[in-house]
Amino acid sequence: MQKLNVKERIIETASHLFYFDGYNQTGINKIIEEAGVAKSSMYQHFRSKEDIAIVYLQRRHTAWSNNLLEFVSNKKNAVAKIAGSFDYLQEWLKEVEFRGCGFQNIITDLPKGQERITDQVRLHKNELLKWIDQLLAEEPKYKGNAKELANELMVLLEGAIILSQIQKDTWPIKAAKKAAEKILE
Amino acid sequence: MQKLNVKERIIETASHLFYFDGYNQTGINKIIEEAGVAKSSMYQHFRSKEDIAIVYLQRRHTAWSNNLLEFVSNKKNAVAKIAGSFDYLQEWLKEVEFRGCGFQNIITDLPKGQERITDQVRLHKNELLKWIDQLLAEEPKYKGNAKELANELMVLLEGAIILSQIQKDTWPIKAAKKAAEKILE
Amino acid sequence: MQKLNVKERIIETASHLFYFDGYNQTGINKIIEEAGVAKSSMYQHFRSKEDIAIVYLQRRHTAWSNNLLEFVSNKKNAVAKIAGSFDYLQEWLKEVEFRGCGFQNIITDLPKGQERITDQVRLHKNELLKWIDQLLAEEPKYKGNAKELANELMVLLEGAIILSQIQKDTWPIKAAKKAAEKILE
Amino acid sequence: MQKLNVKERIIETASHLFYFDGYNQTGINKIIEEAGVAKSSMYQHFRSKEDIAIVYLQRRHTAWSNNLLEFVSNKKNAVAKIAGSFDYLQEWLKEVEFRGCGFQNIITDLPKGQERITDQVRLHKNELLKWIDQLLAEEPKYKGNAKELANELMVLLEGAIILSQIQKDTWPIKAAKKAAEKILE
DNA sequence: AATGAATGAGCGTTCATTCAT
DNA sequence: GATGAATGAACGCTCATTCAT
Repeated sequence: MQKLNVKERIIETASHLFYFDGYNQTGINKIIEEAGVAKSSMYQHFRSKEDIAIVYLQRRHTAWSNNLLEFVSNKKNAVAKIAGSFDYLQEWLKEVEFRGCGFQNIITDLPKGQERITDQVRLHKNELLKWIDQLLAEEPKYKGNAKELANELMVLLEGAIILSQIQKDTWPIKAAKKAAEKILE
Repeated sequence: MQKLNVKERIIETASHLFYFDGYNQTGINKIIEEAGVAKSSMYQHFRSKEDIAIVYLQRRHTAWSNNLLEFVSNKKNAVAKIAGSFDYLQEWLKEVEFRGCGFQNIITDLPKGQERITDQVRLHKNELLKWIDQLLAEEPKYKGNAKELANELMVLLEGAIILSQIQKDTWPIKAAKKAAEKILE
Repeated sequence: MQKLNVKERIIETASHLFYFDGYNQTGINKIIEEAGVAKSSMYQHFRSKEDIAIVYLQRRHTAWSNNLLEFVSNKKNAVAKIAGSFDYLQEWLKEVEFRGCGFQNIITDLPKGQERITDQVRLHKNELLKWIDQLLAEEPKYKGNAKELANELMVLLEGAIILSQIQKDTWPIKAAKKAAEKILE
Repeated sequence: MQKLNVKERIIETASHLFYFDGYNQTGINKIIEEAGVAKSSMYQHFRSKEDIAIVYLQRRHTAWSNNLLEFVSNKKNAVAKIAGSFDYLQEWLKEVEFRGCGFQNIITDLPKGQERITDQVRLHKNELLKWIDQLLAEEPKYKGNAKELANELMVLLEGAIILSQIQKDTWPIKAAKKAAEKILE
């Protein structure tokens, strides 16, 4: 963490710690220490810890979404892309040792009145939902009830993530994928 | 919190705070203050904050499971009981203003090396899964693939809880219920 | 620690802990836990932690002195007995891994106003000094300056103990013995 | 304690308290209160209480050694310097009302696993021993057995300190000085 | 003679944030 | 744009002691 500029170093360090150690478990001191930055320099760039969290979530949203799109880019149709999404979950979650979703994880134990963070989480999930919805809407077969199906698939994705995190196992992802296939006939 | 004995008061107070404010957000000081107990009295009954969490989770498991069984007790068969489970989620989560699952919530931002808590969480989820599995196994129709279906339903339940918590809305529960019905034909 | 009566169990346990772990490092809770006794039972027998310390020191004085006398009992004269005293130090301190003198150790980091403990320590040292003094006074050769020589030997004994504790080695005891021999011609 | 900067104030205050009240008897709260410093300011400068102790001992070593050298600087030879050392003990210990040696005092009742402190103590004593050794080695008369004599004198110094602390009297120092003279002929 | 329950005060340490330069 | 110094509040936990039974 030495080549990048200060702000960037803070974001990268904090992001990694927030995700892997948890938001509450990550203190300001650890961030600045690992980033090799003075505390005041940090507060020059960010008003508060919450502010860093916002940037963390924004970047995570972009990166995660791009990775997903990339992962399913070679699939031909909506059904294949959605099936691929579960494969994506599996690859990702195994790699991070089932650390789960950074967005889910951050809302569950949050100091009161940090609405901006929860807003960011909702935004991320809504974008994902919209993507699925549009995917289905483009297929004649699902056009009539794309929204309904998207909601159901969304529940399966979220359930797969949190349950695999609890169980430290891929079976919930596999089960979710199978359920998704049934739902889409 | 005055009539009960000290230990009971601590458990009740802590349980409420752990669930509604979050485990990390709830300090020992808040617990003893609200319980009207001296700090040392608390440590006479519990070796650590983690120990209180264990009791909290054990009790929550019992209470939650009993409530579920009670809620679906008048349903005649497995399908009806499972459908009823989603209705139970809805009633419960609306009442707690979509605070989500105490077990899910506690694992996502936990100080390191608190395996006893994660064990307790897994125990709770495994019990629920077992219940669904047995329910289906008793029905001739699902006997052959009860385990597979139970896994899928479990994902739907978990997804419904976390997503309704994020969205502060019942739609994920409704979607999950509909998906469950499709899966069970 | 089960066969003895309560009071005895407390004394034995506390004595061992006070000596090997240190007086301040030994909490009441550890004593009662290891002794297998209720806290109130302990306070039935002893008004305070200081009171246990007094008994500990009294017993230690008796035991230690008896061991010394026993160790040098077969020596024929004052000089031999005094030389034997240094051998006794060596045997004892090696056995306790150079934990030093329980009396020296307890005075150096004591809560204020615990005069009864320091009195006990002085008593112990005065008894030892008196023994050396009398030993020498009985010998015609040293009769005239027994007190002076006793004081010097006493300093050597104390120095041997504390320095071997610091160095975790027997050399200070050996040096003290040699110095003692020189002093006694 | 107002003119100096924060770190210095902490060290000075802590040093005084550690020496005169004892290491265990001196809490962090007392240090910051007397130094007029916020608790967090203290932890900005020192990682732990143990760290303050290290600095305390390092400084004490330097000051104490310099005082000794200064005190005997006008003595012409080794014998005179060593005799002067006992006079130094007497002056010093009377002034501090026989509070004894800060290094001896801190090791006797130490929380477990604070090796850095005991290392510091041994360092101090080894330096003193080396000084005596070298002093004697320079004199033709003692050259052959400087090490042996130094060890014996060291025991006398340590014994003089601890025994005068117990007895609250100068007699052990005087006895030690006399014994030292005998040893050096 | 013995106990379980309860206590106030204090422990050493870390929190996220602000200040003057 | 960046820093070192400082802060009040809170953290989880342990201390020796006292109470009612």
